[in-house]
Amino acid sequence: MSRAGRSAGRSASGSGQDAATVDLSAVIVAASPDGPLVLLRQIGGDLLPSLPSGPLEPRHRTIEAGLRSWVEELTGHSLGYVEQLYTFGDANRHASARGQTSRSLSIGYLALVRETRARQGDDIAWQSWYRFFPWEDMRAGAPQVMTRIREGIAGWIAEAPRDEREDRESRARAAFGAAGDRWNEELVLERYELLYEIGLVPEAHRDGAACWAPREAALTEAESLYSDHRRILATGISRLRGKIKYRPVVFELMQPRFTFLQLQRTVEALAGVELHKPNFRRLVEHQGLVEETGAVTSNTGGRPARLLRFRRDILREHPGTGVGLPPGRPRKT
Amino acid sequence: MSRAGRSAGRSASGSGQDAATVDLSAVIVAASPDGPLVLLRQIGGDLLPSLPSGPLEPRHRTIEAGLRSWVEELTGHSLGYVEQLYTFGDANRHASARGQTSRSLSIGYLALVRETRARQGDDIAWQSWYRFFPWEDMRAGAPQVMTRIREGIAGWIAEAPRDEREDRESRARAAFGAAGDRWNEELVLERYELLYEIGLVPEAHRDGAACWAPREAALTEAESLYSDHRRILATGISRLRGKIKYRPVVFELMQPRFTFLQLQRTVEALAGVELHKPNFRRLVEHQGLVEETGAVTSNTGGRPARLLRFRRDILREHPGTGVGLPPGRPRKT
DNA sequence: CCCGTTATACTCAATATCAGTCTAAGCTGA
DNA sequence: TCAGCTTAGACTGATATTGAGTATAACGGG
Repeated sequence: MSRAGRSAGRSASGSGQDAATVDLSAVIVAASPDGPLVLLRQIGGDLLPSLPSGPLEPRHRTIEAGLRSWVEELTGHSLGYVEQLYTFGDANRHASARGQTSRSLSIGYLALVRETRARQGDDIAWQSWYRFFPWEDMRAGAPQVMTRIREGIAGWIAEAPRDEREDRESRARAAFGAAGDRWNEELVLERYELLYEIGLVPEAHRDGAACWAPREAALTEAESLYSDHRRILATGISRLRGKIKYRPVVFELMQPRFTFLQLQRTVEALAGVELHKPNFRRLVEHQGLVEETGAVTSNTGGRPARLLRFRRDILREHPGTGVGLPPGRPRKT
Repeated sequence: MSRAGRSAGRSASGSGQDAATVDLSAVIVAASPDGPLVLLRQIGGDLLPSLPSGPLEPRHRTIEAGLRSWVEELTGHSLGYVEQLYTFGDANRHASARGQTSRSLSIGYLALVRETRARQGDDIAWQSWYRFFPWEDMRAGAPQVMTRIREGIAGWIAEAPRDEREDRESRARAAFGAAGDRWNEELVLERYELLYEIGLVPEAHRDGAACWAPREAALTEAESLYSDHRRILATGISRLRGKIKYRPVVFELMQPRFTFLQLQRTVEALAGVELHKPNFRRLVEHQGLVEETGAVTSNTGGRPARLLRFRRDILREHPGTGVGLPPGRPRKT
């Protein structure tokens, strides 16, 4: 009994299904003292950086196995945590694919690694993801680029047709927040898609999308990526920012032993917001996610700090706990 | 510039990528007064029910458009909320596909609809999803089947090799909870996968997986589904149960006007747990998700209830609110 | 008109969250 | 040596949220 025999019917009869080529794109994340890193390939001088990607081959038993296999081959280090993000597959994803019978699908994955030493001498490098999303880094308050974004959005709202105005206002408010609102760090994808639609990112023009802003208005403070890779990266950041709150995934990025502050800085780097130190400490302690190693480190710049380790057994005990973002530290401005 | 030219390299050279056939499977959910419903097809007498699925075709601009298109054709009503779940694609997903160069991928979707009138005279019908996951319905306390499950798990733990014992114990505890633990209704997939691994569901044997329990030990209280469709359904239930807590998706299943209790019963049906009425009410009121219509209904069996409607505008204002599960009503036993 | 049933409004304690302050303990450099 | 910097880590108090229970209101049916 064939699978096609059970499907919707009309199209399955006769010619059978059409084939698609499938490749796997990986958002590979590591954490450095300075910020969150993502692994990118830069091929040639004129091309935009791209996420590492490779084809799904028949020899791979599962999709995830395929991903692990070629990423490990490419980067030289093995992936710890791996999670499927989304399958992208618009028919017009590549202009060249239009009209062909073959469609190209791309399955996005999020992977977390502890090491940041990529295989040397390659065209591959770690980069801060805020290079591509500077507006997502609110750790030192709203960055420069945000004023340009708000101007752009204001213009887009101001020039809206009468019946679209309210809609645009509320969409902008939802994504970027109003004056007094708390910044919602999870809405990375929503914000990117709004900027795309308005035309403030160059790829909107590259893709030939109809948008409000002229090509010259695109933000120059943020770098673009190949094809739709900036969207995939946004999806990965969104997912990761959401997940650290209810699953202890941060520890996949930490060294085996770390201090409270190092843990906090990592969470802050990923979430792009600053946290209140005592509350963060209390939260982590309270959840029983870490235990003391007994050792201390004195390269803190101040009083020596206790070194902690992640309690691996917690993964099994409470599948529903994470580090959480104990609400931003109030900013004095 | 071809996409292959940017990919991992080794395999892309020469023969190019291998093609895959892609079909879309939908977990289509509706809510009835009695419980959560899922749309299933039953073809012939000897076959297991299956999720509606259809091929992805070149004419579909996006994957989601493809899904909507054939589901609407098949079922006769249009989908409201649609969300991609996961892409499944083990090479040995079908025994017949083993050794072939062509792989079959299946992209799972979750869809929510308000109507439950399927096109009549068809091989398609709504069924309570608890028919396939009776252990997930804890509304009236732990169901019968749970004792059989606990027995099975106990045996699996008891007969574990010395070094695996602790691991099995903690996995079982994580999925099904220990004595005093609160039931975590989101772990639908984890529980299913544990049962699969132990061999308590018939498909584990059908797939030829090596498992502890003999084929005869498989639970007869739960019905099986075609291929891996029970796993896809579990993924859908998990996702939906998680999502109602932080996004107002329940309202996609409600009629335009409803009472508090109807809303509560729907959430309870989905989550499979009973809720504390006053707290549920307070939570929903507090979040401003609903507004009064002014009308009342008196077919409540008691005092007439106010009819509410969902505040659609909230979708834009607060992208981060949901109905939430204001934790269970204590059970007197 | 009592009674079962559901609706809706309150109450109260326990806990969690938010935003501070305060002391401890290292290092540095006058 | 010790004042002054830095970070670590403990503690405090106000407020908000949660969990669970109680009380009253309004219908319909016998």
